[in-house]
Amino acid sequence: MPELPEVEVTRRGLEPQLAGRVISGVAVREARLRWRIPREVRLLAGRTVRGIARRAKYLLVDLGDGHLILHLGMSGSLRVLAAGSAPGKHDHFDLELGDRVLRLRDPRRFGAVLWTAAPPQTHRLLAHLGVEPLSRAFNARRLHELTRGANVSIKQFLMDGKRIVGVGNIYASESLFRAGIDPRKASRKLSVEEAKRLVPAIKRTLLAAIRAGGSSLRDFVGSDGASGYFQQRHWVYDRAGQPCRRCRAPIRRIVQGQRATYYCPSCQK
DNA sequence: CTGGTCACCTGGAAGC
DNA sequence: TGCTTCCAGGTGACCA
Repeated sequence: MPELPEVEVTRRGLEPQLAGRVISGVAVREARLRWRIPREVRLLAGRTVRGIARRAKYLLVDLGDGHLILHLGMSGSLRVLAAGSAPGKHDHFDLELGDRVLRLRDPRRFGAVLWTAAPPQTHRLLAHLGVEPLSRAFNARRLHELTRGANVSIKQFLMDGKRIVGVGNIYASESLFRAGIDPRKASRKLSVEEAKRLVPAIKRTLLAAIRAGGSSLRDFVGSDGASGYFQQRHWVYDRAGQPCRRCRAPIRRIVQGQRATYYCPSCQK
């Protein structure tokens, strides 16, 4: 569920609530997530939360002598609740912080809770990640270089975390609509002009979603426990058969790399 | 190294 | 109403 904007909104919501607080305990109700929650995680009591960073869709909780690595997978969400709040069916993990608790809910269990004592960027899951789309390093020249020789469609290219991180299935379709580029276009054929449209389209799409508090899909719950993020209007995502908001042509749904892609056949060439 | 496919897991919606 | 099938925001593992 969560793409980069949801993870970033979660990070911004969590950090002021957790920074400076001391871990008083850990509860693991279901250790079998994407990977089994390692034993070190159960032994974190006494450490202080220094801050929370984000790399791609990973949240990195700085505990001084190491980092707790959190990933929300397809259906994960994090909330901060009062200590003692009764856990629900899919509430697998708690980080207890005195009078409050950071709780991970993840029905599909594709998420992860890991620990690393080494610099997190050297962790095997993070070491080979691509460029952050909201960074200055991600510009038209860089995108154009990256696409040279890439033998996949531009939609699949955008979703490949070894090239660009954080652009998931919703925002890949949305960004390509904004840039007026056909999602089936071969990456290697992306022109400099198209790269110059696509980079700001991606940045604007992600920033708009962050500003909106994350695109509100069903099971995303804000870190403060408030439900009901503003439902963003998508240009094309999940709008198969409905009229394009720009030209009224019916939005088309295709499958690329086993994932649904939505686009306007008239606006995107 | 690249690209294509599968796997992991649960729940909601649609179809019969 | 109840059963079956399909689909879903991610991404590592494996294969040719």
